[in-house]
Amino acid sequence: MGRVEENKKLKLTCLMDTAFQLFTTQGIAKTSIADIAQQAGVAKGTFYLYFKDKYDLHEKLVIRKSEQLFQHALEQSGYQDQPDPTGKLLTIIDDVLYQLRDNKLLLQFINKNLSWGIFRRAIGKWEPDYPAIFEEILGSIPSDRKSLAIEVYTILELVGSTCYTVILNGDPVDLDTYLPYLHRSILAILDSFSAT
Amino acid sequence: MGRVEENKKLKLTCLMDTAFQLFTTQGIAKTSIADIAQQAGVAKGTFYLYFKDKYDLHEKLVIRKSEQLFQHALEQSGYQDQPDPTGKLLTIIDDVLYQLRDNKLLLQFINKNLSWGIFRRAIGKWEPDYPAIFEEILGSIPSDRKSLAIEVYTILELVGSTCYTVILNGDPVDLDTYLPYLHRSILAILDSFSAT
Amino acid sequence: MGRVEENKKLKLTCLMDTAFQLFTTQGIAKTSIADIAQQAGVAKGTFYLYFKDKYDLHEKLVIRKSEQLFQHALEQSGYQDQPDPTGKLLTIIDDVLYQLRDNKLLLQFINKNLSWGIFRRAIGKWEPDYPAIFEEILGSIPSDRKSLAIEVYTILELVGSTCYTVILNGDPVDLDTYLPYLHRSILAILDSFSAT
Amino acid sequence: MGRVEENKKLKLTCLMDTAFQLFTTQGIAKTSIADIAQQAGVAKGTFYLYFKDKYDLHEKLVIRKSEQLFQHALEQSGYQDQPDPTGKLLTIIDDVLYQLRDNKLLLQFINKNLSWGIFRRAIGKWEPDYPAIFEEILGSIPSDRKSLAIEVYTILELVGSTCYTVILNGDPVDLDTYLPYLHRSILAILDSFSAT
DNA sequence: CATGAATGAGTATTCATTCAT
DNA sequence: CATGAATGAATACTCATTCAT
Repeated sequence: MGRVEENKKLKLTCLMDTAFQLFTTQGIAKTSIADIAQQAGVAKGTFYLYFKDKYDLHEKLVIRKSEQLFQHALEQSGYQDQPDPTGKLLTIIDDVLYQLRDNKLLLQFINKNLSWGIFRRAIGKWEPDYPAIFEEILGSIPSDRKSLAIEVYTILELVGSTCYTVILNGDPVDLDTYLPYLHRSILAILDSFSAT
Repeated sequence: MGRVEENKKLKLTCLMDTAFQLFTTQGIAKTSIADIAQQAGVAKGTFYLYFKDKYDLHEKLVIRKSEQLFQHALEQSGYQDQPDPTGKLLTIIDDVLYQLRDNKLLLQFINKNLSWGIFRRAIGKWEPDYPAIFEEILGSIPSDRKSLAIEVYTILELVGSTCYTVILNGDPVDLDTYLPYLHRSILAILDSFSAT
Repeated sequence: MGRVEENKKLKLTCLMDTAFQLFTTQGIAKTSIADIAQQAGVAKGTFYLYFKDKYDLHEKLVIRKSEQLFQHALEQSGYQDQPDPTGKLLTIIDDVLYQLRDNKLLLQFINKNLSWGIFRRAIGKWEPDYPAIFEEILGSIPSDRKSLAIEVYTILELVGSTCYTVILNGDPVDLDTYLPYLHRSILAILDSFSAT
Repeated sequence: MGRVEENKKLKLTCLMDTAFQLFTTQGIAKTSIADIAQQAGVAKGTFYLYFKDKYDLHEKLVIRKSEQLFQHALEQSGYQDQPDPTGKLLTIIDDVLYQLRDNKLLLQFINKNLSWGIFRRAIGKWEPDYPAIFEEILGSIPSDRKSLAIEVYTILELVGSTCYTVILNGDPVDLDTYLPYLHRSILAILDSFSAT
């Protein structure tokens, strides 16, 4: 990579990081492009060399942050050490939840934007053959492709939506209190699917 | 109600309906007060006789739409006819889902706005003693107050988040295909809670 | 006309006059909307209540100024006192030319914008049955409608284009020197048409 | 010419052609240097190696296009074969008009820019002693220098302004219909001048 | 009560020009 | 010679809010 190319990547990262900071603290609506540029230490015009507008940047930010979140869980959680597949799954899920608990800005940002579609794209980028991963995790459970997808979808949405309020507001209870209930619910869903 | 009073209510309704239409089609950020007023056929100044600003209107809209949604389910679903408590619950849930399937604008609007907090407020307004309702439904299941709240919360979030994409995009499968899986998951969760 | 209506007309006139002043002295490209608004003593936003943008205003200005020009000639030149039709025509033409000679800003502004189309519109507004006017002037000359239109068009364009440089730059000669040549050319064209 | 030299000329030509295309389709004001450079396939900085700015390029374009137009008429129209001087003149004029009819972009571009002054410059560059050409054409008509200039000027402006709308919009009639009327008008003007 | 003209701060966006590579 | 990333001044445009009628 040439020096120029490197510099460009640096600027892009800087702009995205700055924008993330501002979006999460004051909201996207109240963040102006001038704010982002100034805070990032570049000229206003430079912003437009990298993004079409505020919303373009926002979209790219959502994708990038989602990717990082999943990637961390799959690389750092040590889920491979778990003997049984459900243990692997719960380990991965907990890793994501702990990341979010420790980074509430990220949670707040990702929450309303993290969808099944983005997840699929993120995983797809990281590992084109994503079912392989889940089959590895849920391997012992015989399941056709379609119901596997539904199963993963159901669990992901359950985890995502319940934990948002729990982590952010401690409502109706805090995360550590909630986790056992969540685990039990997930196991119950897994059982119900495998019973088919 | 005097004629003047009636007229005011009419204008208010008109403003809210117009705003709902605009918020859902172009988003709240890109909807201006001028848009709403013009489309509703009133002067810009009139808007301020009814609402403090765009966000005030938005909040009132969320509450009203949520109330209507739940009220319909509790009054029209005929859940009382179901013999067992889980049947009652599933009947109510399905009624809400069918309302949303038939009114995708409403779904889109409610999705990003309808949270656990608002739900509680909505129910609280309609029926100050909301646990009574759920106890009526889930009555046979012995459960303390705290775990009942967690249970209701878990199921609500599961239903809400999974069905959003399913109804709106038919992704990963369409609603009718998904419902059996959802029912099974809910039953599994109920079982897991009652087994405690 | 209500007081408000009157006030609006006043603001519109003021904005147009200011814009004319600025367009002619610094050119349309170098005139900003902020300039116009400030100079006219209104807020920037007010500009947009009356015009879509700079070019909308410009177009309206061209039409208005053209109308005024022709209207003056038809009302003030006293062409009716001329016994013969060609005398009437030349009187009208000279009136326009003298207006332009005495108001070079207007000439410069109108020049590149004054087209057959605008003239027709201007006349049409002032007097829907414009051929009547020219028939009155050129009345003795038997001519079908089509060749009358061509005749008027030819003369108008000849006068317009030749006199622009003559009045503005005195090039190749000044207006008073040029007028006799112009008159002779016009008469020659008239003759050539009537000889058909 | 060395290869480098050739390459430069190629780039220059490409820039001018691209600019011509853009100026005529979207107007000079709405054409940015970035547009021109990108469309021409060179870097923005390269533009400044050839032109001072947009207006410098524009001016050079007007001159070049005018030169080409007149040069073609004087070299290709075969006006020398006409026996009488007015025939020569009309042949040249018609050649120009046919060029413009077949290249409406060129007409549009030249119209607002091609003035008496530029014509003089264009001819002057091509043939420093331009009166000689017209004297050759109009030779038999005894005329002093001043009235010759006025005569040429009058005819040029007549032709230019009338034919613009005629060719471009077919208004009030199309070119082929208009030409006989134009010829007659020109002959009438020539007669009126020679009768002095 | 209702209106809608007026405001002007706030924001987005463009683009000619420079200069290090 | 050629490049194109970076600049930031200049400019257009929006819109919530007020207030005289």
